[in-house]
Amino acid sequence: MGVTKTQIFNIEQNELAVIFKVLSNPARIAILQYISHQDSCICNDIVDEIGLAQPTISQHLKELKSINLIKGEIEGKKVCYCINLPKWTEIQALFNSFFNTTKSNCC
Amino acid sequence: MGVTKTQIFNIEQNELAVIFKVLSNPARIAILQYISHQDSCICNDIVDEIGLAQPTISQHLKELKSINLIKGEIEGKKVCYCINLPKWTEIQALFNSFFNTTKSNCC
DNA sequence: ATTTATTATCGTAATATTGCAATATATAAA
DNA sequence: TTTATATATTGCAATATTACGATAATAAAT
Repeated sequence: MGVTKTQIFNIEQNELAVIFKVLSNPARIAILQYISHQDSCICNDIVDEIGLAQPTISQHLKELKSINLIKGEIEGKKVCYCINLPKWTEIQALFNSFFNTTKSNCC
Repeated sequence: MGVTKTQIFNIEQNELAVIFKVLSNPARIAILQYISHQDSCICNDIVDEIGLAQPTISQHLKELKSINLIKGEIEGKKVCYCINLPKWTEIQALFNSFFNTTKSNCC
């Protein structure tokens, strides 16, 4: 197979899994860290910084965008990628809610 | 390819990615939630509850164990799986640290 | 209009993941 | 010791992911 049986899980479980999946690659972690620590956040800089080919970075950026973790503003021929702070905060809260409600009983 | 270039990223980035990857499947989310909300946490119950085949559940449990998120105590012919609370708390702190240090500048 | 620079998309190869049937292992009960 | 129960492992098919070369698309500069 290779396909996840999403239909047997609830919305919260699937949503959490999707977000975790987007974050489950060190390149995407590195991109997020790089974007957040730069004044100007431009794709080509990311390529130089991370050390993966430009199409690969572009694809990772697309995945980060797919859950609105980042947003890209077009500035001439460049695109300024930034972390989408409201979504970022929302996801952090979602994670904390998951961690806080999923540790209750324990041997 | 299909293989992640872990060698070009630092330990923190790879570690975060590995943890996120373990959590990036709705079945594993569901297992963690089920384990935490039961008094007795036994693998066979999980199979009945989740709706995936026993080998599939066993494999997911193995992945959760691979990062010490859960621990399994053998009780007769059953195994009592429980959330490993210290690790659970550690990961929550790691995530919060990541989220708090990665949102600084933003358009 | 042509060139240059930046980013996106397509196609593809290599590898990883998901899920399950079949089977193995281990322990308790009969 | 045989049988029943619970869990783990193996092997495999289907699909997903990662990475990149080639190429397209877009916009500024010449």
